[in-house]
Amino acid sequence: MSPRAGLDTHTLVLAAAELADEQGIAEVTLAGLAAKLGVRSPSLYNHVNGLKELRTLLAIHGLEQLQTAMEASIVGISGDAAVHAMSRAYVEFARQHPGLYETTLRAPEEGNTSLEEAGGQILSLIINVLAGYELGEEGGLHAVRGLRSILHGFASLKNQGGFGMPLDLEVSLTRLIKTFIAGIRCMRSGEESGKE
Amino acid sequence: MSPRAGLDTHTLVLAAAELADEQGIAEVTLAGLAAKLGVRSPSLYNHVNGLKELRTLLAIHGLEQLQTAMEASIVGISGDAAVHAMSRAYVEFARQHPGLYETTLRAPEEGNTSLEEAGGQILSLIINVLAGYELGEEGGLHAVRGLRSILHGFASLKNQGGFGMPLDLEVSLTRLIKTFIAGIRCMRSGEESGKE
DNA sequence: AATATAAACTAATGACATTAGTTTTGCAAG
DNA sequence: CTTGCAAAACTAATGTCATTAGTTTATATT
Repeated sequence: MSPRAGLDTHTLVLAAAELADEQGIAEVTLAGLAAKLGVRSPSLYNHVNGLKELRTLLAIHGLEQLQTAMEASIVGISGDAAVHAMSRAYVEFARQHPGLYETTLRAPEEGNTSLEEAGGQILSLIINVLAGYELGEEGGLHAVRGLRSILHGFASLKNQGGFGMPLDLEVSLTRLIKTFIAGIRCMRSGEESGKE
Repeated sequence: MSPRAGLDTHTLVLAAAELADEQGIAEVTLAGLAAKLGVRSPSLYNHVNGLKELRTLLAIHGLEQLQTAMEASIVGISGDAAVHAMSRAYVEFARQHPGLYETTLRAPEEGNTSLEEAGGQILSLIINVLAGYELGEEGGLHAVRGLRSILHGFASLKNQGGFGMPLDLEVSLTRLIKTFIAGIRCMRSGEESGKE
């Protein structure tokens, strides 16, 4: 069906992901990728529409992998335990795939359906795991933003070496999630008319 | 003291910061900067040791500006109000200076004293503002990590357009900080022997 | 006014991305 | 088995950058 059957788009994306994780996101170049695949860089244009599209595909791939990891982490669990498990999975994914995770957050294209969908699925996952706290329509969405901020901020700072202090990182994350959950509970019990 | 007195390092950094904020971090190139300054790119090497050093200087400048904004936001305030004010200032700085803020988090050089110092000062600021909660040595440091994660995560996602939902962003941040503070209080009152 | 020096310049090299146009090869149809 | 086509890979070429080397020029100090 295809001559010299060597490469296809998926192979490119996988190789690019390796490059991103091992060498850093700045080393994801068509030249470097071609070298890794034993091919000249113009050949890559048969499978991908330039560097920009490669980055978008990488972002989608990363989001899908992240989603898979998050889903797997919460099978059979619910409540606080699920929030903790999902949080650990998120941060652990970012640690194992620093480059891929980083591409995930750079939105290179507006209006890319696949990309938005992949992001939306992760959003749904977080919404579900927080659904048990009965925060209401609006409150739930604010809480989702909160948890996303926590997870991304922690993972990002950790990956960039932003936490200099000699203190166990796992403990820090566990405490942060505990604090978040406790805060949700306390705020709710302290509410009167739902205002503020 | 200097011939053709046009440029100096500080001018370069300021112009690069403008470029970063207006055009995005990817457009911070020596070629672009030189064009903006009406000069040929090799001339920049008289003031800066290449693109990498420019990025480092940009990061330091950004951290200093951020620190100034955070400090200004809490003069005369303390307690919860200070945490809220500082958080707003942080996120607002990131909004006003998206490119500069982004450079801040990319640690391009290991062991750069000025860079580490600038980061350390922000850390101290956060430590101080959380000091009133009497979290103890270790607990305080975990809390600092937590707040940093929240602030960076929120600012970063907001800047990247990561929050798609049509929901007031200021409310989201205020709630998140409230939740964090409430969580800290609740966790503390629920403690027995200080374990876990 | 003369000079030393720092700043700016031109020229050149090498890494990329990207485009155009050519060659090759695997598969399918005769 | 051969022949042809389409996709994949190639070479060649262009343009943008960063960076280095070496030259020119302006100005501050003498």
